[in-house]
Amino acid sequence: MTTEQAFTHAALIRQAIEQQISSGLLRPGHKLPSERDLSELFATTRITLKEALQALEAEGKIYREDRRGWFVAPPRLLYNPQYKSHFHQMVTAQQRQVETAVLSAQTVLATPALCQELELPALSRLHEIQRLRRIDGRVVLFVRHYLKPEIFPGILAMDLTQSLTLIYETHYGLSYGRSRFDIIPTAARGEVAQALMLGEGSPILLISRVNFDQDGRLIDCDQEYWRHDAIRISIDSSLVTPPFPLEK
Amino acid sequence: MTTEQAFTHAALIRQAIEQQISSGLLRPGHKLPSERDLSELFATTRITLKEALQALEAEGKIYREDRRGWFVAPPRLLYNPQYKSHFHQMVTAQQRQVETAVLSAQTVLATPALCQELELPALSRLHEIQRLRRIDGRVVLFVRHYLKPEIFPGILAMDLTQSLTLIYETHYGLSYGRSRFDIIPTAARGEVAQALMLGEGSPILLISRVNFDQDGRLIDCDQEYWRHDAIRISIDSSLVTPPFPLEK
DNA sequence: GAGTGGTCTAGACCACTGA
DNA sequence: CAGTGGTCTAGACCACTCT
Repeated sequence: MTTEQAFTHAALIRQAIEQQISSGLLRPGHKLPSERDLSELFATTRITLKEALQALEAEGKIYREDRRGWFVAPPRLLYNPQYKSHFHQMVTAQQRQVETAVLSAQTVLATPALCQELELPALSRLHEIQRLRRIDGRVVLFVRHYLKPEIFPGILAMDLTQSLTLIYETHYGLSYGRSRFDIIPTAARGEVAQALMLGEGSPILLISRVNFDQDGRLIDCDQEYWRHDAIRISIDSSLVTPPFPLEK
Repeated sequence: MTTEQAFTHAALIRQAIEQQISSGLLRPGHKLPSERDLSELFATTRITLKEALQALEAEGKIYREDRRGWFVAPPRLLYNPQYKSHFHQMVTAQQRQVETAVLSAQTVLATPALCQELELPALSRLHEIQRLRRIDGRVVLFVRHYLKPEIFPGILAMDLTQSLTLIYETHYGLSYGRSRFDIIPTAARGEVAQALMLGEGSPILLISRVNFDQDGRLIDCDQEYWRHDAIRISIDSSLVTPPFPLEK
């Protein structure tokens, strides 16, 4: 009753693979055999096998790269969004390797949703910076930054593979003070799915932030699309009385 | 290039259903036709149809209850884990209906993981309270609380359908001060899957908290298993300098 | 008891990856 | 170019829900 019963074929396959992983026979990053080989090994069809793999994927034990196959998942990165740290340092503090690639950097027309989020008038312009982060060589994060152009003149011409936090400090004398962030489990689509090497509709974690500087001025926002299996968010917080009425 | 191209059969089906929902023809809570009917409607097989439905599910647009069918998803609940509020009030403040059911309340032997989390010696005992929350009639949250028995004598005999926060205050003079919480996208298994009416391996969001009282004493912890499509976590926080070294 | 979703079989073709 | 994953077909049986 406490331990789980699993009689379906797919569940048995899942457990078998799970044990191979937890026993250490399959190590993080290891590629699993092809779906055809595995389905033959477990005497089943690819569809049934796929179901087992998808359950392990949802749990974060294995992951898939679009059209490349299945791999054993590395441990999750610990991520505290309250730290005003440079991403690079957060990762290296966990003995992991990090790379950043700039996908695009341009000035765009703010969408209605962005205007609202950033408290802008209609038809405003924003700097958009799209970047991709790898940890230990694996793509885990696609980020879209939107900066207020009047606060960050000329930033698009700089080397944007380095930490934005660092550029803010050294070139503009700004540092983050406060943030509001939303965390939403959703699915990857289009550009996001492609960048993260995910199939359309794969579950991901979206962290949407609005950031204020040390003087409480709204300066930028970003949308972080994480592979759902790549992180564990950890937050330490004193609790506050909510703004809505608390009657007994 | 900006809008998504979708040529697979499954993607076309997804879009069609998506439009029916966003147009308001299918309202939250509405049950979709049977998979057989839908697959006939779209001139495809159940497997292909299912793929379309699963993508919409991952995105949180529709949801499934095990063996009952597919439904249009209601809007996500806004959830701020920093609020020391009674769950009931947080939900009603958003004009939603809430119900709480107690699944079990007993004293159990603390698992090794729990001993570590709660800084307990080996072979400690804990009060375990398992509850299920519904919003607007829909099961969205399964919670396991673990309380230190010496701090909460006799609590298991009380009416546990009401707010624990309230019981803490009125019967024990305690209120929450600080919390540490981890947020982990993972998959439902066994008891959790059953309670949430999910299939084995469905993606869920686990929020694991450790709570301290107003004097900084560790008093309890809980594991909240949320339907991934039921919430949007919203946190407002001042940013802090991380504990690990920040060299340039 | 009818209908539904859960599970599974046994194939197939295409587009892409990687050698 | 061989092999792989992505996608799809056309069925089937069982266990469960709901009326």
